[in-house]
Amino acid sequence: MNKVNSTPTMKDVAAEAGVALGTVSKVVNGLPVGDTYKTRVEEAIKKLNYQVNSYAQGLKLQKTRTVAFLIPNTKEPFYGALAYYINIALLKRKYRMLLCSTDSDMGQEQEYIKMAQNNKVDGIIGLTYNPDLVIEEGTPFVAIDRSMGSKIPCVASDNFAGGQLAAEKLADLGCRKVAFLRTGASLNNEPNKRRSGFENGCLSRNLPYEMKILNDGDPYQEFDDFLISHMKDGKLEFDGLFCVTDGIAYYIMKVLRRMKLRVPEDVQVIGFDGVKNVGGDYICSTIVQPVPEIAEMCVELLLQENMPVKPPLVCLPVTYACGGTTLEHMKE
Amino acid sequence: MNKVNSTPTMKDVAAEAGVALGTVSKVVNGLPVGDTYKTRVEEAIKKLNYQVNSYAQGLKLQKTRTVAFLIPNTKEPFYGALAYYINIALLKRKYRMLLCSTDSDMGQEQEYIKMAQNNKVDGIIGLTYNPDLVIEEGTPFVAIDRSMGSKIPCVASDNFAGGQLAAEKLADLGCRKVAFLRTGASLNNEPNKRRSGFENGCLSRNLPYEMKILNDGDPYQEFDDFLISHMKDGKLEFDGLFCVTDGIAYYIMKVLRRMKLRVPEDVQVIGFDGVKNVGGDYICSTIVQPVPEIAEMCVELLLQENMPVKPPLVCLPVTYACGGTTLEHMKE
DNA sequence: TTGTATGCGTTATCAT
DNA sequence: ATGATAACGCATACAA
Repeated sequence: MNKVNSTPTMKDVAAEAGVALGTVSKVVNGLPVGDTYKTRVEEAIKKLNYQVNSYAQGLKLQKTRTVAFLIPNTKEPFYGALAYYINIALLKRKYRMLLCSTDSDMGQEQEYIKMAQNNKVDGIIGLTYNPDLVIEEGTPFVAIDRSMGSKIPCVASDNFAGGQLAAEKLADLGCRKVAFLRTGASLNNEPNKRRSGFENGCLSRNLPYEMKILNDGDPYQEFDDFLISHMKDGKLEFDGLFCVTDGIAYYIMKVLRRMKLRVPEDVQVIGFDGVKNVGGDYICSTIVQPVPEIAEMCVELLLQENMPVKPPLVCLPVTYACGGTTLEHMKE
Repeated sequence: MNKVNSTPTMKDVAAEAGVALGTVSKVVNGLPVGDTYKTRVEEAIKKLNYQVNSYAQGLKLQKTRTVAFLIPNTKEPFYGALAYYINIALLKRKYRMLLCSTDSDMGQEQEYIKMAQNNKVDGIIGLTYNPDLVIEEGTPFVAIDRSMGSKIPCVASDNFAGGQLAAEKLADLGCRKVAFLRTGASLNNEPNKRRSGFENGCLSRNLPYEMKILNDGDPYQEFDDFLISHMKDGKLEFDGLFCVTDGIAYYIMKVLRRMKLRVPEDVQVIGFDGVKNVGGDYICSTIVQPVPEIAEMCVELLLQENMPVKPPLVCLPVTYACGGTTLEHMKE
């Protein structure tokens, strides 16, 4: 009796082709098999529309060709883009991707990691801002944008270079005094590198600068106060602002508008991320993170088997893009 | 000899607790077990940090607690939001989600569907604009925004009501003559409902209207020509525009700006989708699709086992949101 | 109530 | 080169 209405198994294929089970397995996996047998098996496969059951295969091989991707969400465009490019990079290597939206909730994150721990997935790529996650050795893990201990490779944009680039651009564009605006003082160290790079750039160009760094939980409104306190005779002391993210830049631009200051005529603004609005325009002039390259690098690092020692930190080059909040036409 | 450096199995737990394999299984699955045995097993589980192997379980049960989500990408905010909310809805039910970015490529889409066909996932939720996909009966499938035959439930926004709402809003806001702008005449039938609803609303309010419907592949620029041809004495004939998506609305607003027409003073614009920009603002006044509700409904429909007959089409209510491209302050 | 044994669909190790 | 068979980790029908 044929099992009716069920997906065919190797056994069915073997019966159909009149060969042994093992032979079918060999054909499927490309192992040497006699030509006549091979074609017979292939025909049976086509006829029954057979496809390997990846769960049985995973059980046997202790390999699932699946990786989990931990991300706070996919609503924000930077995260969404990352998810997309990692998905594509995995697909290219015939790996599936389990999407794990964590809402940055540590419980969720730890849960997902536990899942992977027990050979349910072959590895994890994670963007998490939680410093206390426990990742047992033996679980392939690649972190994005945040170092998670020396055992775990981290791939990130070259934040330092990005900060420096922002400073140099502002200098090139004629700024005389600038400021750096950022939130989340304690959140993680990558924005710190943006700051360091920015300072470095300002110093090398003799560009005077100030900083306003908000602590976690501080309301954005403190930026307003900061800017207002730097008004002199109806003019802002700064003619250039570097914001640690495009999101902050967007907020700042709203504040500036309320203050009747024009962007970029009165004050030029550069953000960070390279996020695009609907319509494909940049929100602001910005340091663009190389999202596709980050994705590709993560996957490569995770799946590369015979890499004796994995690099602890990989920094990928950023680029500058004009988004209409800087005065490109004046110079260069 | 204990297997070293390997994840513990039920057998290990049974040995540790000094009970039989089956007993462990029962404890894990909440079946009745003697109290002393139960605690002993639970302790062993904790001690060994045991967790069931979902691949073995899936093989045994022919259930993987995994669903595949087909979506063109997660870069566009509407898609990204959908992916996020579906992920959350599945998580709530202890289901995992396989993200399948298809780039709207039919080959990819069909590949993913084939994967599901062979009991590798328990079901599929798909947003695809491809009319020719073959989905064998027996594969639980829920479509988003596009009807795929009577056997497959489709959940969508109430596009007709949305179109009608847009017309009524424009009428309420004082418009005297309006136009409907849309692309992709042949793409699928949902935008058609937006049109029908819009017409219906205009007629019921005695609001004169015109349409400009682009064929697939036509450049957006035809919209420019359409608008320009409706200029009279430096004024646009229309004082209200309904665009089939927020993306189109965004494009149109750029065109209007070039034509020296002010939004919303000279012409009011309403889009469709409810997409938000970075910063959380709407791009334009818009008909908002209920993304979280769509996600929840898809999951519910897909996983509901004992539903005798699944509804072929579920329309979820849309809402209107002001996004600064309409003159709300004038009326109401 | 608890233990035993079988099979889910594969792969891999053997004989043949 | 090909075929039989054990094992992967689990759930369950059945025996104790």
